[in-house]
Amino acid sequence: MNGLDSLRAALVRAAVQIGAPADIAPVLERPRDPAHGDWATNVAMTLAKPLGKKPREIADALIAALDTKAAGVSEASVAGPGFINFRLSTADLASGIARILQSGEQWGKGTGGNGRAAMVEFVSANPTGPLHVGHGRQAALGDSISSLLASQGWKVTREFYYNDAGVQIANLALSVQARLRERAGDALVIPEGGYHGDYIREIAERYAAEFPNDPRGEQLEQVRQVAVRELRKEQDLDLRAFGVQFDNYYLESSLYTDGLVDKTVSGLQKTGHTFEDDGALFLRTTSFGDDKDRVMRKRDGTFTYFVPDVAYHVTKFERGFTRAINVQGADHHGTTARVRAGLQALDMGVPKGYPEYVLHQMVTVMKSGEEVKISKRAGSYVTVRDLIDEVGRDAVRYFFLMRKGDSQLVFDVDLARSQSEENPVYYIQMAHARLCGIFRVGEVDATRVTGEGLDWSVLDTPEERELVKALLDWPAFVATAAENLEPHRVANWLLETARMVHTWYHKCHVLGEPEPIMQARLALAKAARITLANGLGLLGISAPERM
RNA sequence: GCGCCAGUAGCUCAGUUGGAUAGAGCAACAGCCUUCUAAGCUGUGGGUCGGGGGUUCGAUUCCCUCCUGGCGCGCCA
Repeated sequence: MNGLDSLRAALVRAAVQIGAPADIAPVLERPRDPAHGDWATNVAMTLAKPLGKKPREIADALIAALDTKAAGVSEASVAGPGFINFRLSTADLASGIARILQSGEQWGKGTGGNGRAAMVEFVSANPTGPLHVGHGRQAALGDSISSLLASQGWKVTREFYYNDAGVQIANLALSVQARLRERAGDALVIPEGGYHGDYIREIAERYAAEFPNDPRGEQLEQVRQVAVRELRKEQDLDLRAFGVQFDNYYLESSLYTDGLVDKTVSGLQKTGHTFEDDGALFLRTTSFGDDKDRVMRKRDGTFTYFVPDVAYHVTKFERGFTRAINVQGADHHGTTARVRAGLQALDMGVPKGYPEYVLHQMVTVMKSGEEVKISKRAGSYVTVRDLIDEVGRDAVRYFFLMRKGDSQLVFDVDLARSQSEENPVYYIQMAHARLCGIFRVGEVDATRVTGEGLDWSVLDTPEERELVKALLDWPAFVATAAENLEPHRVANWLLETARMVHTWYHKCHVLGEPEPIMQARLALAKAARITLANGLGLLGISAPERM
């Protein structure tokens, strides 16, 4: 039982004494304003109606009935409309640091996932070009969401779905063929819906070098294979540069070769939710919340992308993933209802909200005050690798994660590359490096700072109390971020906590202070360093020891 | 027309799931380096939380409605 639980229990006992029902669960929260104490509860206000008394009267009665010693608080007072504010002694508050030091890299981990399997699918770019900034946002989000879930005890698989079948791949092959023909002396004719970028020309060069006997790319299937292979290689390099590792790549083409597409269609026909109209096969997705019925098999006999999509998600369910989370651009949001509808129509026990979607809005890249246009087809291009080369992996990660996915993101290249106070990622890393510097300069072996036998009451400056509270809140904070699949919460938390660290660093000197103070502050410094490092780790950002 | 998302300080955005006087960074102004990193710290000013209703002890947060912007609404993926 930690301190908060005993406070809550004591509060319930007091409430029952004054006539409240025993099943209340008082909400305790950190007041925004430190002058309001270390914890606060609104329980008196929620009891006003059932008890028929004024909130402040109830609060007074509660405090009178409260066993403050058992609750672990040094002071309780009524404030505002009926809040009860609690204050802890500095020693009680700061002794929590020992838990951080004991936990180390485990600090912030939770057990809510309970070892169940979750899949996070992200990036899933068509192999028709390099990864652009939108994929970058997905890569950062997906990787961090995976880490968040893993931190809460989920067994996470990161998967990349490879759309290596379909019309766009055919266009890719034709585009490379067009460049090959240009190269062989023909006029350049890029097909309708084809790709214009320079990378197409590079692939043509490689093909020509590899197959000198086919200079015009007549062997279209062979051209396709080379193009997909080369682009996969490029995308792998992009991902490696970004530090993202997938556990599995799932090929769309395998859904056809393994017969899963046909199986899905016959399964849907069997459950009776399909119908034919005008030579095409439809799924009655409107029965499952979609706003119109969807074509499964076109009049020309081929399937729409929606069918392999459903087949793919069937495999996720059958592979035993309790949760499937898809990270995608908001332009795909139209597909969410129909994939879910397809799974429901199969009537195989898939939960209604399966899969879950994390959709993110567009990214605009600003440079020198101007928007850099992204257009794959037109060939002007901002790739993930461009960004990483220009501003570094850590900054790219942070910038993609610092905004809520629902917000459009402006990526300011000049800000991201500036190594100054304006740049949040350097600010946070600097806080970490400074804490390391204390141990380095003081020649203190950090492994020997265990938090045992210290006088915690010396950490009683306002800066120290606030920092300690923030650090102790970290596990609850990670749990919330994981629950909401929102890494930006971690990014913002780190920025705020880094600010507290910098303030504390200036206000509270460590080395050369009297022994009890120095030892307690070393423990605090180490606890802050651990927490910052763990937080940066969840975002995939390095925690440098010096800068 | 319908659906999803957004609208908070001059700019870019948070807001701990309905709490107390709505926050941060940048930009502006004024200060701080013989002591652990000035890539830093301290202070000042800045608001009709898009508008209007409603729900209640209490709303930036929940509901309704309107306005503005983005995305989607294909037998493309």
